[in-house]
Amino acid sequence: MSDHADGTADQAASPTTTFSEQNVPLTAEQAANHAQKKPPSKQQARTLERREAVLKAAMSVFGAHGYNKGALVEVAQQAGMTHAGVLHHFGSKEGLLVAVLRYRDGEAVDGVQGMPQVVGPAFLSHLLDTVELNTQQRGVVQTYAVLSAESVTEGHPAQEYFRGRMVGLRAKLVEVIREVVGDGPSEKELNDAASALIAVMDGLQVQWLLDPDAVDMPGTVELVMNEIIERLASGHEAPSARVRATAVLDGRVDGGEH
Amino acid sequence: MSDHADGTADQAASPTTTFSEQNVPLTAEQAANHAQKKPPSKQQARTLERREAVLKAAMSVFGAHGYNKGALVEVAQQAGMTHAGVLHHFGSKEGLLVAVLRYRDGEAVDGVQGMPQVVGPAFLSHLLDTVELNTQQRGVVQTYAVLSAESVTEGHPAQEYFRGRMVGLRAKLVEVIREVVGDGPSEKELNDAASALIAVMDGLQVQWLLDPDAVDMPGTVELVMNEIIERLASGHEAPSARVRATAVLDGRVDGGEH
DNA sequence: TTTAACTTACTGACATGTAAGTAACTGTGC
DNA sequence: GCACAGTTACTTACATGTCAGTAAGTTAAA
Repeated sequence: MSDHADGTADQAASPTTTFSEQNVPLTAEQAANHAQKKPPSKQQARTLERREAVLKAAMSVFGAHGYNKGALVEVAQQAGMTHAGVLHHFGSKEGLLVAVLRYRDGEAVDGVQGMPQVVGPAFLSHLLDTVELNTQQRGVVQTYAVLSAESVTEGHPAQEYFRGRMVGLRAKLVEVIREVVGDGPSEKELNDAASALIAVMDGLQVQWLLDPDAVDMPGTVELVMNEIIERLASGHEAPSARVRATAVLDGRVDGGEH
Repeated sequence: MSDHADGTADQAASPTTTFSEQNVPLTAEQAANHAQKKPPSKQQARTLERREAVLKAAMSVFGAHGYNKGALVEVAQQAGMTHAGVLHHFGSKEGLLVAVLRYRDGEAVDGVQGMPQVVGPAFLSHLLDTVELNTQQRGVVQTYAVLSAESVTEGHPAQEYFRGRMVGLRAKLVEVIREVVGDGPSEKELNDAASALIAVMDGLQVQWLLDPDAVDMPGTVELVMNEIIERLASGHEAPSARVRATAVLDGRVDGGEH
């Protein structure tokens, strides 16, 4: 489970998109000003800009090294301040990580609404578009891949975030797939299909990071998505690969029937 | 890419299997003795036992915390010695990690042959069996999931190991799938299928670690494997999920045709 | 004058690796 | 069979480096 878009319209998927100030954690005063449509003061604008710089630097460092080995001094250097300055803004390293994840999600913060999300069958296209975009942003892909796997370790600050994000994404996919294929499949079949789709996207990312030239993420995800949707829509089960493999082994099948 | 069996016969997949001394790194003298079929001395037997204890402890600690945050003092405590004792045996923390990975693989070490590997179409069954076994060994699954994702970070000592292991596994799967489905599919189609299969297994592991009750690893892997093999064997492409989703969105399709 | 955005300096904790020392095992010579 | 030297498996103590977080101070904006 990494950066394969939970539905935020082109937000989570596209780091090249200019981030609006909405996505940078605001102080209560800033949020109040924003809610009242007051233009931010020069200092407030500067603060938002600096925080965004820190968040981007943190993404880069956590992607390159993971959370555990990603040092605040490195984040600070990339953001152009000292590590104590980073802590002034985010309170702690853990607070910084949480802010990075929320920032990437374009998640609602106090007083500011989150980005509108893609819903319905268009979400399948959105996923494919996200995978395509991901091939142009190795940094983001790596950040999510590393952080999501790290998050399963004991006491990792991002564990609840990733668990919640994954549960939410799977639930959303179940609804989307049902809408696309109809009411034929059981709840378990839909759930397994959603899990499989997420798994393919996540699993390909690590392969792609280790061997980019040999892995076609968009093509492979699309193929698997097509197969999964077609099987559910048609109501037919694919024959057992294990049985086929055994038949080939026994010489009863010459490997592929046309 | 985690512990989904690269073909070592029930070795990599089953930590409950009693490990023979073959899998514990031997000194040159021990290897020579073993090669000459000399019974090991009392001290040599004791050393192997202690090293194995350290390796198991290291797997546990690296699984629980990752390599970067997994401390030698923790490994030592679980193994019943001091961290300096661990370093006496393995030279360095990095050396310990490498030994853990080789130990898990049952890899050949000087003077000792590796375990025989599953080849041909039986490998597909072996994969399914491995996924089933993995549901009984959360620790091993977590260790590989965390280490494989960590390995994409800069300078990680296990990066070459996982890259090599993944490339080898994909190549092997390409041959196995070709043998099962025949010569119809192109090389790219076979490669994409192999990548997809590996991705599903790897991707499901992180989901399962975060939400074990909601994810059916064996059932989902089997379904996707069946679909992938059937599509390649039949030579037919599944219709586009994107097109179908758009049709549902436009009201031209009521969601699933039966 | 107050507040916020930093910086500098420091502290405590943690971690890896090394050196010196101890105890136990092994092999050899008598 | 025993003594002794050599080797190995550790332990203890230490050195060094890294890191996150805090306190006090400075500067600029409001």
